[in-house]
Amino acid sequence: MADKQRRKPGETREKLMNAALALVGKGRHFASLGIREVTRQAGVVPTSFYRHFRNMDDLGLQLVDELGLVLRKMMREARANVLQADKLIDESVGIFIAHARNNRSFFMFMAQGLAGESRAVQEGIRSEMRYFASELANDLRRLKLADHLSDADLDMTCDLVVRSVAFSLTDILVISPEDEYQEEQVRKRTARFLQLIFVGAANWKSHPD
Amino acid sequence: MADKQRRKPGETREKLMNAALALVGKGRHFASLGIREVTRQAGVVPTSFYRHFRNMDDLGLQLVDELGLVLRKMMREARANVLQADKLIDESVGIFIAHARNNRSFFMFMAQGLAGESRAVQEGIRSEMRYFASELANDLRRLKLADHLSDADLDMTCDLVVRSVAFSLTDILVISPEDEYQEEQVRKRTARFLQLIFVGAANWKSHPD
DNA sequence: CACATTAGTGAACACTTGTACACATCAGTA
DNA sequence: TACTGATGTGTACAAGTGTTCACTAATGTG
Repeated sequence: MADKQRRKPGETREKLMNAALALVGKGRHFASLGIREVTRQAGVVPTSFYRHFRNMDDLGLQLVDELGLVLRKMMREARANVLQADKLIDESVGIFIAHARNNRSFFMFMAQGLAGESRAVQEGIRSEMRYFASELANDLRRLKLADHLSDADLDMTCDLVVRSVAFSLTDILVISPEDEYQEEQVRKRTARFLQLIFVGAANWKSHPD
Repeated sequence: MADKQRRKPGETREKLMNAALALVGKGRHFASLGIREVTRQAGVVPTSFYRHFRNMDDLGLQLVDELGLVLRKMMREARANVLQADKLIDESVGIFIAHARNNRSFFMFMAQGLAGESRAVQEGIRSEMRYFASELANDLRRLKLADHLSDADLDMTCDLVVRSVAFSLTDILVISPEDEYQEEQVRKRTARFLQLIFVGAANWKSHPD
């Protein structure tokens, strides 16, 4: 019988999650993946799937958790690299796009999941986005960049920022990963969106007409 | 044999498209639908499918075309009802949400398709959004509401507006259709997003800091 | 070391899937 | 009226599906 030693605990589990991501990265939609297909891609017998997941939705949920880690890592990097306020937007967008490029499948999964089949996955991703927006609000508060805004207005602004960046995912993910020119276009456009939003925030309620 | 008379030309075609939409409306993802499933829902024998579509992607493309009609109808209604500039945002968002409610399945299909499996459907929906944004820019130009903006900046603003509204789809479509309170919340939040964007546009390049 | 638990395997099941084929019935046209 | 093409139906089949079962090797704990 083919060697059965599980070298590390949770190795197969990881193989299955990576297999699902790989298929998503190849253009498949997560909702259309089947258990057999994923196990085949992972090089594992179909039965093994059930040792780690109850069904595909369950696997999706666990992918959302890992997605959370990726996002937090991205946030940490942004906090470490964005030192001057005037470069804040360009730097952040740059970091975001770099991560989207390096974790293409993950971000594809995220974009798919927002309107996906599983309500739980949907809610998980929305929750990640809310968390991200609230952390962004905290940062801006800490940097004293939005003192004139009420908490609610700052939250709204950050919500809109996160949504706009998230929507840019659909821009990045349709262009080929090597097409640096198009990537640069998306980068510029996303940055201008954020500038527009921040100009709005800066003048919010002060010159609302 | 069951009666075979096709009462109207293209009746089965319509039945199949409606069946796919109905399944999407029930929470299924378009990418996970199969030919047999759709024909079953339509009350039609599987073979009939091939008389009208080459495969599910083809059906999706034709749905995008119909989606275009829905969007244009919405745009017409907005143009007819939005008479005063100061009510522009609230009225438009209201009309959008009303249409999203009345064509729930269609808009679900749209939200799904943005990160869907078929590149062609994806491009079709993005194209509809671009058209929508450019029409919005024309309207604003005509109403002299954005004279201080360059064409490029106005286009960017409208692009961001359309994206923000489109993203609100994911908010509307997760709440139950009867939950009027939550719907009102989404309505308010979307309107505030747009206000923020327009404040940004109004101050764009005039007081950018 | 003995033993319970975990994580792997292969065979089998009942069912669904996409697609092909031959055939039937309608609508329109020459 | 006879023909033609479009649209509908039923049957068939090979391939793929999710899931269960009994079995086995490795791991960690007493």
